[in-house]
Amino acid sequence: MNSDKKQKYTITAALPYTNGAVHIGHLAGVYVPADIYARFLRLTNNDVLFVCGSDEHGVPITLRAKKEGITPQQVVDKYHKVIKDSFSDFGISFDNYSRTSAKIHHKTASDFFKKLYEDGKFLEETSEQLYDAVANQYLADRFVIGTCPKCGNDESYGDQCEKCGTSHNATDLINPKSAITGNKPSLKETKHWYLPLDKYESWLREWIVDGHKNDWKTNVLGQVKSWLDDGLKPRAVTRDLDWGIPVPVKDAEGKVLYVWFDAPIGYISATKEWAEKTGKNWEPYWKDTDTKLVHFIGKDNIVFHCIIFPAMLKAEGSYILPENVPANEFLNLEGNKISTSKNWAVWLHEYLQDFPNKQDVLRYVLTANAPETKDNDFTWKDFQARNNNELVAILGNFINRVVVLTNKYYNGIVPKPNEFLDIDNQTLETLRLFPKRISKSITRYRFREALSEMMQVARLGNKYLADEEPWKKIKVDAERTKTIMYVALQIASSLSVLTEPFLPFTATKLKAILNITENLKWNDVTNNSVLLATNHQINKAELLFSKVEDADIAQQIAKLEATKKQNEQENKVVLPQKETISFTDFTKLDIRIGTILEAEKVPKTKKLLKLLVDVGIDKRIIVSGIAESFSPESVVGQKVTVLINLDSRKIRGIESQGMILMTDTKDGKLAFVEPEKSAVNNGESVS
RNA sequence: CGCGGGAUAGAGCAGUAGGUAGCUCGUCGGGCUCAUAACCCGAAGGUCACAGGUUCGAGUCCUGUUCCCGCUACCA
Repeated sequence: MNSDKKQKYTITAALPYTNGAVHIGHLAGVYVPADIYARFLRLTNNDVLFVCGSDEHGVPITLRAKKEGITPQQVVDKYHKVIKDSFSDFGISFDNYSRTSAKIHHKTASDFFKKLYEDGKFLEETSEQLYDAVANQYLADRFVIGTCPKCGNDESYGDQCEKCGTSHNATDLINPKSAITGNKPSLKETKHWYLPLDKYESWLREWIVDGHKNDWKTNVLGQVKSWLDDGLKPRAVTRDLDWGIPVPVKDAEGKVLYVWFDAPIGYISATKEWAEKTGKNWEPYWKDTDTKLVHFIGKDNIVFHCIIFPAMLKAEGSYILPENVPANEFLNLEGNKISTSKNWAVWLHEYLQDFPNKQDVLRYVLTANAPETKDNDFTWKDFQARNNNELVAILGNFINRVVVLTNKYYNGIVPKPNEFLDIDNQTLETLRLFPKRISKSITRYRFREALSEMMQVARLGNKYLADEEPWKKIKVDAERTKTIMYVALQIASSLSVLTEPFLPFTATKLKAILNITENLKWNDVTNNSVLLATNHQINKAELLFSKVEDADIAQQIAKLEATKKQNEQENKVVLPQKETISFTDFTKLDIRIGTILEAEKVPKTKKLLKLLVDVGIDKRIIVSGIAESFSPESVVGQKVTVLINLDSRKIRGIESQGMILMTDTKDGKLAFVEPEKSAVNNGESVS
């Protein structure tokens, strides 16, 4: 590496999708680690560009707009602001936060497509797709509802039936209906462009599976390998939709770039926008082979950032490829999956209302418990414990002790030390080792470990004070006390640097307390023997962190409970009556009362139980998708209502002869439909 | 048998090239009293999911099984 030239880093964080606000899962998985990384690299004198932006195209936005009765642009404007404000409130130090509806992005993505098009990198293919003449648009898979050809469920989606789990094409559905207008769609020819991912397969394998075997995370490598082993297929890069970036070639009216194609290009657009604002050149950040490109994402995005986007960049030809893609797993909340639609989340803007000025506390907790190697759980109890026992007790308390003592003994003026004893030298030496240790963890993307190392510095300070007891020494040896306090002050000032990547607000506050105005760098902790010079005046003590009380936690938990209740309410929505049938239709159904005699789980499935049911006329095998609500033991002896003259069907290789009638309860579990009196005999019919 | 990740003290996690099982919190005991009843020291607590195998030796490598999470299906 050239010593006179700074190392360039281009750091990206996944573009948040603009159909909702951001929550702790986003922060923990992507934005806090990315920010720690970016801040650290700046402190160590690198040329860092950290970009992100709102992802504002795609079908779900148009859906949301329709639902709220506003335009897609209004939807994205609303959430773009909310998201951008949240990031800035939490100190996520983007050099630029852009958006994919920006002009510069439309142009960048458009040009990118055109270049690939002109270089012949795409396949063109015409196919028949379902078209809603009333809505005047082609229907994406999820917009088609119809009868599943396999199980007869009449509410199957175009891509898959949720009842029987089989996947199919929208064109396979019997009686397809448009989810938008309810109309019967017709087949219409449409042309699309495809990126032939299969052509990049061996190159990707060589680059990632062989080339990055040792420096990429196992979860990322595993996922990539799995995709490659499956075999890649050409993937459409355009869609029939009116919201997005128009396909910039002839005869492509009504077509836009598929959202996953335009979104990652957003990183490049954000860079260009930043360069325009600052008068810099964007190209070195994407085209210099010395520049290190790092994508921070969640695990759901691995395929896009490790396979599709690199293939796009490779096809284009002039761009560099990511040096690493440190994807995180997911964060759960109080034992349940975070869900935007179920409102099961801690929203960043709401957090700040409830805990004003406690951004760093959340950053700390999310880093300490980050889902780096597997899914983790966020609990409010853990949040409280980490705040009170670690931030307040270890870090905040150490600073407070030093500052209070310095003010008490020396009116806030850093004393002149006398000769250092062994313990002083050892302590200072240990202190000087920390920057290297922490940086080693950060450069390996182990932020949790790095944070814990940082806290060791505060522990070192607390131990030093406990061992040297300046409050005792002051009474017998004033000169020795000066040395002790001097050393303690050096530790405190080191922390104002070492906390910065993780706890930027705290670092600022600490610098203010210590009255540090110069711009200290990471390595100053190691190289400068004096961070706070003798005679330097510090300010009065001020608490860095305050306790989180039980009542605060109880309130948050109550909030989540309320959400749960509300979800139950919403789930009570009663479906409208289905179309009228004749009495003869009804009499065709042979419904009987039965008793479950035996039950076992069908291996390798999540939902299925294999049941032996006595239905009076015989004992038969029925496979039922109830395993998520009932254990096999708990259903034996259960009275059930069974439709017995249903076509028998093979499920997972087991012949199922009938269907057990079930209903949903408000908490999402299933319940048996059973006779009120248990004295009803098996085989009794229902009429 | 679709694919990937995971299973280690009460909880949350390390354990990176096989060699006496670690960290943080919690619990118990002690010290200190400058500090937000905070800090420091010490102790208890684990047959490393289960069953086999390779090896002088396996949490670590191999085989099989079970259970959790995710992806396949536009929530990081």
